[in-house]
Amino acid sequence: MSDKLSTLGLGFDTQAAPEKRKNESIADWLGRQIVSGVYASGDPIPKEMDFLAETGISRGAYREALRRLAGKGMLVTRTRSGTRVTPREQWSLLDPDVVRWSFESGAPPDWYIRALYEMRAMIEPPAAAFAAERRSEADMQLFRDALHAMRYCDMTEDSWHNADASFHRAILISSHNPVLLSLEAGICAAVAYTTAFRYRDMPNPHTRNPVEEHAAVFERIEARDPVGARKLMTELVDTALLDSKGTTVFDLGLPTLKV
Amino acid sequence: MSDKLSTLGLGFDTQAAPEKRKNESIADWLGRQIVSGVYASGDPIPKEMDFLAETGISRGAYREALRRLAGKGMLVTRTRSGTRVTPREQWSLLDPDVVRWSFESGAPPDWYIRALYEMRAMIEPPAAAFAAERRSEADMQLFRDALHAMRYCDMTEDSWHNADASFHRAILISSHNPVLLSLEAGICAAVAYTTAFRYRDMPNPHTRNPVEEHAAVFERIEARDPVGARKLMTELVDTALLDSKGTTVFDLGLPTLKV
DNA sequence: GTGCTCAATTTGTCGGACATATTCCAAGTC
DNA sequence: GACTTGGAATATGTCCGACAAATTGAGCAC
Repeated sequence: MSDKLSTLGLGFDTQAAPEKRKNESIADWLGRQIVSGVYASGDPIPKEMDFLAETGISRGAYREALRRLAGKGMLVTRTRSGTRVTPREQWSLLDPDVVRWSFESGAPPDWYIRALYEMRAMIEPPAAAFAAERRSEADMQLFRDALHAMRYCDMTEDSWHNADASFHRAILISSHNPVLLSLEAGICAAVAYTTAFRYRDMPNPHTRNPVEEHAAVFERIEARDPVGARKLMTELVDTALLDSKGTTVFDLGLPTLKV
Repeated sequence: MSDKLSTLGLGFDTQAAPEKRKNESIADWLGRQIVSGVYASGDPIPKEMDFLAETGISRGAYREALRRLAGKGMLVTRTRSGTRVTPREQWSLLDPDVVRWSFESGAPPDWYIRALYEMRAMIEPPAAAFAAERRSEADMQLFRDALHAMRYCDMTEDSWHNADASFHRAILISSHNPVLLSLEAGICAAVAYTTAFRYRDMPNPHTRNPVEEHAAVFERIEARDPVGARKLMTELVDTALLDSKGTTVFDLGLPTLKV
């Protein structure tokens, strides 16, 4: 895959809080440090006394931040030995914070983007099918709002990404499967990255209107047609990584994903 | 779905640590309390001073435990207002701890089991296809070890579940997609529950030999045949919820899942 | 009833002290 | 010399007490 993908700006709304609490902002800062590779797998992070001396932060606040990250499987602490970063495979790679840190740090690793995209390609088509079967009227309103936002957004990155994320979140909500909904952060990150890549120099003759593609999925869900919804969502996913010239950006092994 | 599913004993190895650290064991205890429904969504959990008075635990250890759970999205704290349980949809439902707590508590909600199973059904077939394309020699040894353990296990629940989980973990590892691997806890829990249900009164004429079914998938992966691996894994997943009489335990909406 | 002030309460942070576990080194033993 | 043993050094784990900050809610003025 081109390394372009990992340097492309993202900028979708990550609802970053003002961060009033210290232990929270320390966890946030340290999380970014770790995610961005400052501390590699197995590396020790600053000793409590060192950190305390350098920053003036109290030991308690620092320790609470460490526990936050430990809960995500990012750290292991051993008495006397220190606190070390766990191998990335053991993290909660779909944890909203981990996703946010990774993408806000500017350059998430290519393997991570690709892995999220593959996961999205597995999840969204059947999720759309479930949505077609289980959707409520309230769910449909979510789709209408998202499509409205897509149609009338000012086409800046942020407003588009927010509308796009709302649509895909609506898919997950309508599937009425809370586990799928917990994948939202990872799926929306993959969606934002790939659609940013796909549509960034629209219009061109090789990609259809993104709004209409989404509307088509919506229409099948509204019609309670799971097979159709799945098919259209599969097309949306499969074609997402064609660039502006219609060539494949990276090969997802389509024979294994196409239905 | 029958509520039998949620009362069926599980007993697969959850590698629960001895838990020497207090903040860890408090987090564990509190996590189970929340997961098992003692504190419902929006409910306040014990105030720090109350908990301190009742248990004799220091405030710091309790707070570190709270941070651990807050990192999983299970709690929100507000000054003066107290600490409350977040709506379950906002948790990391695939976090290894959440999965472990839910299934060790004996009676995970039916919707959770079903949601995990649906997720598994979406992930494992394409994951097997990726495994067929990307497997290394070291990966194949994982499969051989798992199959060996399945063949010669003493058919107690634990040994079977461990061997079964090893096989499915090998699928995820061989897919060489770390994000899929991070779903391991949820997938293995679903696998253990469903296979426990499926095979618990083997042998019967309606289910094939479980070892041979797994071996068939292994054989397609070894042959680097993604289409075949996906097909066999789909069959393994689709049939997993037939009971001993061959009737469907609950309808997964197969038209939307079948390829 | 509305809006304001102020006190009570609960979490957030800080500092210091000691407990516990592990590493490391040095002395002792075979 | 290689190994074992024991103690010192050190980093994390826990506890305690105090104060800061923020929100709630009651009481008051209008």
